[in-house]
Amino acid sequence: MSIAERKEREKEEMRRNILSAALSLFREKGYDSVSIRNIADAIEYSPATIYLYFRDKSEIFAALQYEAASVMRNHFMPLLQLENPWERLIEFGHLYIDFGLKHSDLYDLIFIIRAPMEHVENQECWNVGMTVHKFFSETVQACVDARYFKSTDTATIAYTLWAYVHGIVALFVRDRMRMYPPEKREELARKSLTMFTKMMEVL
Amino acid sequence: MSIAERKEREKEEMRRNILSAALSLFREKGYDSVSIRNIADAIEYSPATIYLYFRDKSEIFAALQYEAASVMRNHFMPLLQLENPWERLIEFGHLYIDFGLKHSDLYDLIFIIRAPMEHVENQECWNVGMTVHKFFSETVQACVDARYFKSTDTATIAYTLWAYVHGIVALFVRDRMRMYPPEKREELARKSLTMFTKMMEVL
DNA sequence: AATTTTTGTGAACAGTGTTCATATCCAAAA
DNA sequence: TTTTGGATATGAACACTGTTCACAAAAATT
Repeated sequence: MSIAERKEREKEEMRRNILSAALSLFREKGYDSVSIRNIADAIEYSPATIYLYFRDKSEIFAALQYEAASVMRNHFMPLLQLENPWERLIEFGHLYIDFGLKHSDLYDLIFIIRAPMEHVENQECWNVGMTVHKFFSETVQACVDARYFKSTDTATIAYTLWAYVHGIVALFVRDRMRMYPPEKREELARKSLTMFTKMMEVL
Repeated sequence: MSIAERKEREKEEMRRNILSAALSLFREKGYDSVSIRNIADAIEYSPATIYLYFRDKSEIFAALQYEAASVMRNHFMPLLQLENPWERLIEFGHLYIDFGLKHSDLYDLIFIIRAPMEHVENQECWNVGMTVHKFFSETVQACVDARYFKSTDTATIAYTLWAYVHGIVALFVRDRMRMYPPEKREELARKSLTMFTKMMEVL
């Protein structure tokens, strides 16, 4: 049974090969302007070969989106150490913005890019991205339960906080902070977060 | 001199013809997947003709972006009636979200799409989009001057408020609110805004 | 009426995603 | 060891893309 296993392993290697080439090309040139032929060139295979491992270009995209979501989930792992829900929520904000500024391309992949949602698999991968939001909601719920907020409208609170951090990252990722000098942008984002944290205390 | 004027007028008509065809195609099929040939077909001219009026596809994009920014500016005109800066700021938030939800495609054009910034002209059109932010900042400054905020850090306040409303609209526009039922999304956005407005009172 | 300028176009070039018949390879069966 | 069968890889093709350019038609100027 070793030959079949090796075959399986080789197949998986090839998939990874394609995906890593695709990702690095995407980082360089942007998602839209990288072609199947570019990826094929990078891995030194024929364009047609790629279609043996992925149904079409959007499936490559979906696979990368899935991986990006995994990276983001891992980024939030340290939160599990924090018992206090309020601390967890505050740290969540910091980690969220950290991730967005550091891995702009992955964030874009998950939360900004107009995803080609043709495949059923995408539904699944979208759910992975949504895990973040779910974790967010749960933390807010814990804060509500522990009376850290006056309001009990968990849904609206979670959405409001999420919209804010998303706004911060989205403006950064899509280069809409030109009115601020490049070296000040990150600082401004963090200053804003502490300001927002203070604002949260009235909730 | 009447002939030259007429020529100029016809040239302008043709530009408008191209732009309106492009915009309506963009609304239908998305910006990336509409081709010059599609636009040419729509206006019943040869693809090559379009290049007599626009240097390339991205210039058509830039022109539309410019127009979108104008529409948005007009959307905010009622604000000029409001003397009180705090009222103006609150109404700004409502109008911002109104615009984002109603004209999602235009908002996308201005604040989300990865703009092809090759041309110098884009700098100009970007400035138009930035006008909104400038107006925003000025209103915040007026509020600071009138002691509506405890804080005097105008830049950070303006950025924080802007990030929030952008976050709200961006999540909506790019379809990242799937966890909320479609008919509840607008309501949630508005509820969140009133929540955020309350939060602003601690600033 | 002849000439110049403006406006429009078909054909072409190099690129794209995708498909498919064909060729190559390699493990298992004869 | 040779033959067979199934997986893997590919060149060529199809219909598309943005863009250019030599050329034609039309309109304005001389």
